[in-house]
Amino acid sequence: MKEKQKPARKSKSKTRFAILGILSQKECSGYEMKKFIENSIGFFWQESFGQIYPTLKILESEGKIKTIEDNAGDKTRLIHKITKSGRAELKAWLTIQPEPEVIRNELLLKLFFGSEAQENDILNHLKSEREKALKVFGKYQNIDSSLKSVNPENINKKFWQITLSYGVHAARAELKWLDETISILERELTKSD
Amino acid sequence: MKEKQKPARKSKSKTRFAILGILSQKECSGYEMKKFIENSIGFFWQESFGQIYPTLKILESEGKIKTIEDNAGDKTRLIHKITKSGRAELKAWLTIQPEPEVIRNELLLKLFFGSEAQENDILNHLKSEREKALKVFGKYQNIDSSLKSVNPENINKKFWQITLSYGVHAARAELKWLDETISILERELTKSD
DNA sequence: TTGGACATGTAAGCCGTTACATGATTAC
DNA sequence: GTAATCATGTAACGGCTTACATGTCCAA
Repeated sequence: MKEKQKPARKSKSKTRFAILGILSQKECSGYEMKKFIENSIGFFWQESFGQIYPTLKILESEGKIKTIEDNAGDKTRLIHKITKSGRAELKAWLTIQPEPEVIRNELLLKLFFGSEAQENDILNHLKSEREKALKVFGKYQNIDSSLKSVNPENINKKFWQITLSYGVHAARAELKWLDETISILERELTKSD
Repeated sequence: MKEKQKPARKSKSKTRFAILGILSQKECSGYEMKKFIENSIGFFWQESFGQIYPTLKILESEGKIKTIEDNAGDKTRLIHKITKSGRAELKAWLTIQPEPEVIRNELLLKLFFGSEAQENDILNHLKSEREKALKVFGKYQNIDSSLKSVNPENINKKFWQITLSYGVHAARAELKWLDETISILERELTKSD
């Protein structure tokens, strides 16, 4: 009698690869990793401690990383290093085509139902989004130009620059759309006065 | 003795608002709604049947929508209509500022770790992303006509045009970045030959 | 007659956030 | 002395996808 085979859904989480990726560039503790993620790839990727720490344990048990205690400075930190096996898994994953993204944009959803809203509320949503986008844009621009002047032949910086450039392009496009949209809606508001 | 109070986490799901929003524009069945979402707001919002049907039940039990059986054409469909109470909830939600989006871009993650990869694989990822982005432009035309057929009198035209315009801006920016990035990487590959 | 679209659901289970728990150290 | 940051974890829970279940109608 044949057993009903469990379909064995393949794991969809990419946390392990994000971690392996970071550790391929520098060894660090979980806490440090979180901070690094926040101020490097934070604008397109994020991980929580609730994901990081358990995944580090799993990766260690699988031999993908090695964990050693660092007692320097009498605070204990757990430093993780990627192993050959871990690096191999990372490299294998990098060859696979990225899966389609799932996007959910609440601002656009609210805009789409704009006919049910007060036009003023919609305008406010757009304006505060514009504030946010401006801040992000400025931040990208500064990092980008400083990166361009420093160390152009560094191999890791090339890819860092490319991802940053994505952010710049995306933010610029969003700002342009926001400006156009805000001015369309404002024109209509003054017309109806 | 004071009971430890559960913090009563507020619900983060926006499915109910997406449904109320659709039903504010036209009454329809769950199945129809899914199709409508796919070819109107699908590029920035999606819902699965596993979310839609249970949420419809809940909304009905709360009096936010009314469900009636449609036996015309001897196939039974459940048609849902928004109630005053439902419309009020939708309007209230529309006044609230959208929460910050969580983005996870796997392509960018792989790019960021590009120094561990074969440059050719990275290039292939970028090129197939470019194919997809090009197709998206064509899809926007479909969305345009599908929305026109639903809304021939163009009451909501302004708002769906705005959301569509976002898509166009975003896709255009992505394509520009892709072209720039691909040509940078290709230049390097030929140089190293 | 078989596959695909129409149509409505349920249930398992993964993913990830958030809250909680603990404790040391540093800054004000 | 107290708040913030460093540092490592666990557990509950919500949200969503996916697989499953069921049945009709239609076209090739």
